Order: sequence, then structure tokens, then C-alpha cells
Amino acid sequence: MKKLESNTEELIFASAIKIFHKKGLAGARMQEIADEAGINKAMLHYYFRSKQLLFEAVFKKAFMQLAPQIHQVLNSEDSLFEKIINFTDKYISFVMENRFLPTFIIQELNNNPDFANQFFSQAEFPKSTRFLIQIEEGIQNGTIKNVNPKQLLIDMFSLAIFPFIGAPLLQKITNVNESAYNNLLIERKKHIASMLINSIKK
Amino acid sequence: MKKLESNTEELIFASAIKIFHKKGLAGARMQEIADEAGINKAMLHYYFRSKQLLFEAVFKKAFMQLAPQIHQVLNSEDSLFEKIINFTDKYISFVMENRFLPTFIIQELNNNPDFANQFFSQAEFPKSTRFLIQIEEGIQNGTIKNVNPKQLLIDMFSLAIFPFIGAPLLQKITNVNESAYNNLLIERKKHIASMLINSIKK
DNA sequence: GTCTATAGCCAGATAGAC
DNA sequence: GTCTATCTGGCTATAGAC
Repeated sequence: MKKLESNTEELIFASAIKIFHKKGLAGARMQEIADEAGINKAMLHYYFRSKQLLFEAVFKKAFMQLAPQIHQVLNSEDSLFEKIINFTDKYISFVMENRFLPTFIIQELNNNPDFANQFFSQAEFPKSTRFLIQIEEGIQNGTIKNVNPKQLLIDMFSLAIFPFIGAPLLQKITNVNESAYNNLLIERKKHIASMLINSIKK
Repeated sequence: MKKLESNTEELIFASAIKIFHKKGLAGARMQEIADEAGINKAMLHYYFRSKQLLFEAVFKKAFMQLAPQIHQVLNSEDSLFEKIINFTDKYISFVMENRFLPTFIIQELNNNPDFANQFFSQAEFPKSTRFLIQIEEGIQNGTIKNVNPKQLLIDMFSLAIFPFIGAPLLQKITNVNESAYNNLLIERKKHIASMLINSIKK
């Protein structure tokens, strides 16, 4: 693992994250990453061998910053409603600090289907089974309405993730400036949870 | 390939759409577009001058396939609930036939902020004012709960668009195969509408 | 209008001095 | 480990024959 190794490696990695997150694999330039790090191109290859490998390290890091958190929320001992509240709150708080992360992940999964498949076959992926069962139990209890649990799962992710990915579009269509849009994002922590719960609570 | 496109320009354009939608501006190759069209690279430049101009034509076309439809739904004479129903139904039906379209648009807006700004400054954009006012009226009428209208607008877009953009991720997390995921998408036409309406109806 | 051939440039990757 | 210089290949774009 990466510990107190050379801090050059970490410097390169941090710069690579910045550039790859903003421009994606195809759009990023090794020279730009080197400039961002204040060193020369050759060092990137010295530490990471190739652009592809550097990208894969960046992607894995990005994915691992999100996946375990999501897994933990979905598989905790909490009630269904608590999970919905926790998920939206935690996810939005985290992504506000890492604004390009979801766009980057989703974009690269779409643009590199082969890489995506290979990655998924070896990565630890958040499990949703427990969450889905809790929904079914709620339906049978009569505490929540009859919905397809998978739709509800998709809803939850869509409501939390898309406002970041679609920001340029949504900011225009809601007709607000950047700072007002940020306030909407913060407000969403509570909004999404209450909206989801309202829609299923009997 | 479509037979109706007897002329070369349209053949090139159709091929460019295919490739740009799948790989984006940075990832697309002029050679690949030429191969897709079954002609040689030089023709692309003969008809469209440069990769950038070809891309801009493709992007504009993509945007114009969606924007007017959305504008029309949001600004019709229909009631709020009818608009929600129409929007989700129409949008999902259309995008199922043009699967890469939303991903392409969103991705390029994120990757090319300068182009995005320049584009937005001259493109006709769907207006949401009327829709937002209808929500406020509903709140004052007492027919719907007290929500921030802009949040509801963001919700509606998120629920309809993200399932396409995030398909690779969502398919994995819901643990279904491609055909089952497609069925979920079709089911969403009704699901989203009823979920939105349930969440705000008093 | 359509092709082949190629110019010209730029990106990723490597060699080798220090 | 870090640098400069350079190789090699691929990409956009153009020239020019037909």
C-alpha cells in the first residue's frame, strides 16, 4: 500500500485525480497532469508505467471512496426510513466535497464498457439485498405502499446523484446562479429523504 | 445504416452521431466515423471542415431532439399532475429509442464548460417558469404539500434521466440482467409519475 | 465528389545523463 | 529519483489525382 513512500508518487496521484476527474480518460493529457504536479512527464511513467494504469488507480480510488460508505448504509441495522435519511445525507455531504467524483465514475463506466466489466468482476460492490428485503417487509407489514423495491432503490440513487452530474443543465433549467444552486443541493439532504418517505408511507 | 440517406453528408452525420454518442468528443476518432459510414476520412473534412464543427452539429441535433419536447410539456395547458405524467412517459419512451443521448449531452456539458456556456447563450432553452408557478399555486390551493418547486423540478429530471446515464451502475446494484433492467425502465414511466404525485399530494 | 497519400502535429512512452 | 531529449505512433487535416 501507499504509506510514507516517496511523496512524489502521492503528488502525481493527487494531480492525476484532479485532471482525470475533470476531463476523463480520453480527454486528460499526461503533460497536463505533470504540469499540475509541477514535475515532468517522465516521472508519471516512472511511477505508474502508463496512462492506462494511472487512470485505473485513480478510478479504483474514486470507486472505493464511495462504495464502502454506500454498502455500510444499506446494510446497517437501521430501519428503512433511517437508511433513506442516512443515505441521502451522507452521500450529498461527501460529494459536495468531491464534486467531480460521481460524474467521473459514471462517465468512465459508460465510455469504457470493457474496462467496466473487468472492474466489476473484481471489485467489491455494495450489496442491496438487505435493503430490498426491508422494503418488502414494510409492504407486507402494511407500513409502506406497494412499490417495486428496485424502483425505490433506483429512485434513491437518481435523486441523490443526478443533481451533481446534471448540474450544468439543471442550473440552467431552474434558472439560478451557482451559489443558489449549491444551496439547493444542501437543501436536498433533507428534501430527498422526506420526498421518498412521503411517497411510500401509508 | 438508414437507406433513406442517399446523400453522403447525411450518411456521415448519422455515423458521427453513433460514434460521438458512444465515445464523446475526446474519445471519438474521425477514422472510426469514416469506417462507420463506409467512406474515407477526407470526406468528413470536405463536408464538415473539422472534428470540432462536426461535433457541434451532432451536439446541436441531440439537444434539439430533446429541448423542444420538454419545453412543450412544461408549458402546455395541462394541469400539474398531467404534466408530471406526460413528462415521464414521453421522456422515457423517447430515450429508450435513443439510449446514448442523455449521457452524451450531459457528459459533453461537463467536459467542455466553455463550449457549454457558448452553446447555452445562443440555444433556445426549455422554460420552467410556468411549471414552477403551477406548483406554487397548488401549494396555496392546499392541493399539494409545501415543497420547494425547484426541488420538485430537479426530482423529476433526476428520476427520469439518471436511470439511463447510471445504467451500468444501477444494473449492477439492483442485480438484474440487461433485459430485466429494460423492463424496469419501461415500468418507470408509470412508477415515477405516481411516486412524484404520491409524495406531494395532500 | 471521392479517393490515396501525406503533411504536420501532438501524445504517450523510453533512453540515458546526472 | 529526476531531469532533458527523443522516439514512435496515431490523429487531424490537407494536397492533389481522378
